Amino acid sequence: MARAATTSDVFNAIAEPQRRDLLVLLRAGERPVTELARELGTTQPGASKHLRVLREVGLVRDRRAGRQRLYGLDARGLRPVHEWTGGFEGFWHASFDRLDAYVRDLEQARQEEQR
Amino acid sequence: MARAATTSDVFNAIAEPQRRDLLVLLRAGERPVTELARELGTTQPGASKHLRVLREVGLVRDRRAGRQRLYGLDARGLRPVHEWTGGFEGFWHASFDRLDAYVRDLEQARQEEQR
DNA sequence: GTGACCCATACCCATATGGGTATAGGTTTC
DNA sequence: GAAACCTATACCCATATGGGTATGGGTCAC
Repeated sequence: MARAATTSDVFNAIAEPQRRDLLVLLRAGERPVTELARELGTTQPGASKHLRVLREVGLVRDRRAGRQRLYGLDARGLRPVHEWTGGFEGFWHASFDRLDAYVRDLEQARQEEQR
Repeated sequence: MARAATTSDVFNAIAEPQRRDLLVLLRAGERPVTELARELGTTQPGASKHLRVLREVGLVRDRRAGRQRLYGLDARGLRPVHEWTGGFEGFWHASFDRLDAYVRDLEQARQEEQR
């Protein structure tokens, strides 16, 4: 068991820098694989494999166009990630020292609850 | 080469479900390792290793307290993730069909630019 | 000091991963 | 139909990963 949740997990899909780069590139519109590979500075099979992961989690869609295949962005899957991290927003808005005090207060309250 | 950017990468740190769970648990305040392991339903060494990853990317801090070690949240590192995904917000707000048209327009404009 | 307790690390294992090369399928062009 | 082109997949390899058990260091209670 090398990694519990492997495929079909958006968090895992965007953990890989090249895949993030692909998503950014696709913000500008649909692109064929070869072009993406060139912009990424990698090989065509390399790009294809990353695109496959992105496709499997639904972050990109592909469309046949003649002898090339155009990949397009479908960023809806990023929304849960945005929302999950947003759940911590209150914790980075406060200065860390204040945050630390806040956390200690919570902890103390929690412990008193248990008594 | 199993994974290009391994450690010291927040995206990778939160790719693992148990680590995300740890962060959520720590929102309620500092906790000792054993308690975290119990709540996670895993072993103590398992929790320790995940906490180490989180510590290395700066998402948690640890503090010795007697014979136990309290881990606390430092969510500031999640901000870049939130902002990165936020860069795609315009793409999930539109309906996908509209988005598709939008992307095609962009693509067309880009190609015309190149002429 | 001895025992109980908490935790990090050392190993070991099975597997997933990313990268590269070779190749086969499908499409267009001539 | 042959050649050129684009892309996906099949392999192979080195390595990172997560999980588990064993263990050692540090601390507290007595």
